[in-house]
Amino acid sequence: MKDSKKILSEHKVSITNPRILVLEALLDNKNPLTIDELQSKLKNKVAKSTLYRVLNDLKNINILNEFTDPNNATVVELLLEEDSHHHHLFCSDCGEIIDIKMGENFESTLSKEIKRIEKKFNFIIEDHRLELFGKCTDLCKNCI
Amino acid sequence: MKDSKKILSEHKVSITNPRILVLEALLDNKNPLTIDELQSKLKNKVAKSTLYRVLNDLKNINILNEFTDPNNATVVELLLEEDSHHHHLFCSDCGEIIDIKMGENFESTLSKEIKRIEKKFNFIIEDHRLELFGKCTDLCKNCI
DNA sequence: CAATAAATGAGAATTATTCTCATTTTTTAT
DNA sequence: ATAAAAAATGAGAATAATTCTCATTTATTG
Repeated sequence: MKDSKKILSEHKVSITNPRILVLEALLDNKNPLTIDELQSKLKNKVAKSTLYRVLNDLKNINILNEFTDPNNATVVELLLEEDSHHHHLFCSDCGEIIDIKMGENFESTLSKEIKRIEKKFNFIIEDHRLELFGKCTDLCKNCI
Repeated sequence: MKDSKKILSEHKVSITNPRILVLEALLDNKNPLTIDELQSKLKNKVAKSTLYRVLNDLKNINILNEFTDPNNATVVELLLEEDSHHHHLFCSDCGEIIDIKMGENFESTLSKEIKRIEKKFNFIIEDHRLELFGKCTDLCKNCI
C-alpha cells in the first residue's frame, strides 16, 4: 500500500499532518467518497477549511479526481496509477459509487468517435467522462 | 417553434408568466445554459426563488435535464423531443457547452458494454452520460 | 537551531439553493 | 362571468457548501 508521506514528497508538497490524514482516508477506499463520507472518516481531526485546502492541493498536483454524484454532491477519489483510466457507476438506491473499467473495444470505438467529433466541431478533446446510472440489485451495505 | 403554453398544458401544469418566460428563454437556445446565463436572459423578470422553483417544476415533468459543467456550475437544458439522446462537449477556454450526437456504432458498442457491466456488478443500468472536455479552436463568441 | 516560509484552525464571508409567508394569480365550479 | 378555492409568486430569511482571513502553529532551509 502506497505511503502517504512518499506520495507527498514525490510531488514536492510539504508533509503535514492534515495532508497525511486526508491521503490515508482516501487511500483506505477503493471507491470514490463524498465530502461527507470523507469528513466522517476524519472525525474532526482536520478542520473543515483545511480539508478543502488539502483537497485543492491534491487537485493541483493532479492526483485527485473530483466530480459530482447524481444529487450534485461533490465526490473525490485518488488517481495514483498511470493506467487508471476508468468510469463510474452510480446506484440511485444506496448512493454507492463504483469504479468501472470499460473494455478495450469500447474505448477504441470511443476514440474513433472522438476524432470525428474533433473534426466536426473544430475542437481538441483532452479528456472524457462516462457515467452509468442505475440500481444495484445486491443487498449492499446500504440497501440491506 | 414549440409554444411554451402548449408545453405547459400538455404536462398539466398551470400556465403562469414566470413559467412561460423561463420556457421561452430555454427554447431560445439550442445549447445548454448555466443558471447565470439563464438569469441574464430573464433580466429580473422572474424572482430568483421563482426561477429555481420553475426549474424544479420542469424537472418534475421530465422536460428538463440538469447537470454540472467542469467548474461545478449548474447547467440546464430542455428535453422535448423523444429522440433527443445526446451528450455534451465542454470548452475549457470559453465555457461553451455543445450538444453532440454520437454515431450509432458508438451507442451500440456502448449498449453491449453496458450489458456486460450490468451482469458483472449485478446492476440494472437505466441511463448514461458521456462528457467530452477540450478546447474549441474556433474564434467563438467568447474566445475572440 | 534560528530564521523564514508555509500550512493550519476557527470562524467570518460568499455563493448557490431552498424555504417561509403574505400577497397575487390561476383554476374551478357555479 | 364571477366568487371561492387552490396554486404560484416575490422578497428576503434560512441553509449548505465552499472559500477566505488572519493570528498562531508547524515545516523547511541553511
